Amino acid sequence: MERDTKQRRAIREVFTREHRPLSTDEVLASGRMLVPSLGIATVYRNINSLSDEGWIHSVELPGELPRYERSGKPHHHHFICRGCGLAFDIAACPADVERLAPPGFAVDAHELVLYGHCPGCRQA
Amino acid sequence: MERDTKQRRAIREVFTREHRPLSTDEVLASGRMLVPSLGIATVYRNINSLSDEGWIHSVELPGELPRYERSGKPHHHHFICRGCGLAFDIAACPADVERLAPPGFAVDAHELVLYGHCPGCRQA
DNA sequence: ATGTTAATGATAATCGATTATCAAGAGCTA
DNA sequence: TAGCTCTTGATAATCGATTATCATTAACAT
Repeated sequence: MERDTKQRRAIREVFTREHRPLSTDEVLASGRMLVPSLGIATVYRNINSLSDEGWIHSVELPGELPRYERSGKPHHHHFICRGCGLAFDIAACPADVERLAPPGFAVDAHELVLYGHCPGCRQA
Repeated sequence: MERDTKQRRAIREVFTREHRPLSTDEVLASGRMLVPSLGIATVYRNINSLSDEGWIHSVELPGELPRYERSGKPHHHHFICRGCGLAFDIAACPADVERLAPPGFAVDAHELVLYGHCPGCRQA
């Protein structure tokens, strides 16, 4: 991946616009708004190379396929809407999470996932 | 699934003994301690029927294959050991998790996953 | 104890996600 | 702008997990 193609620019643009983890399908759909001919293989190829470069990284949520988001964001968590299935960023973080583990367990990281309905799906 | 076979009894025994979410491979390995001839197809079949009956249910953890645990436990979370890969139950739960979502988001459930090293893997 | 038939175990088939292939198209350098 | 070659897009191949198949085994009702 050395050349600056319009497909690659479109995919970067999609990740820059949306501040939440995106599935490969979401990247394909949004990318096609910018480059209609975009193919799924190109999405996978560029997601892989952008991950290798560290420009994006994968976000794993329970029971879901990997999503991807821009690297470098401050620590945050995610909300999954049961209506539309989208994942949203949550800036807040519960305090003292490490203390929840029983004695003898060494905690070095944590993930919190909230489930419910996003503003758009609540009224619908 | 109507008959009380020794394979099915062994699988139930495994879930009764281990108070943590078990992968299909863990059920197979532990089940073979009780019934050496146990096959992976039987593990899948019985996990499916025990799930249908509600006796166990699946536990999804980020980026992992489904695990299964006894139904009816009180609300709890999980710890994944980076050393041995096992999942452990965590009884505690952070307070006021619902308030972490921004205004407009309705939270109806949450999952917390802690990562680190279990007592056995810390000293090893 | 015997017969019926559901359950098992080995493994082939399937399924969905991701990767590889390759001809055609398009950056980039001179 | 000519040409080299990397990238793309369509799709075939792959891969790991799970399910289906089917001959054999073993519950369990009589």
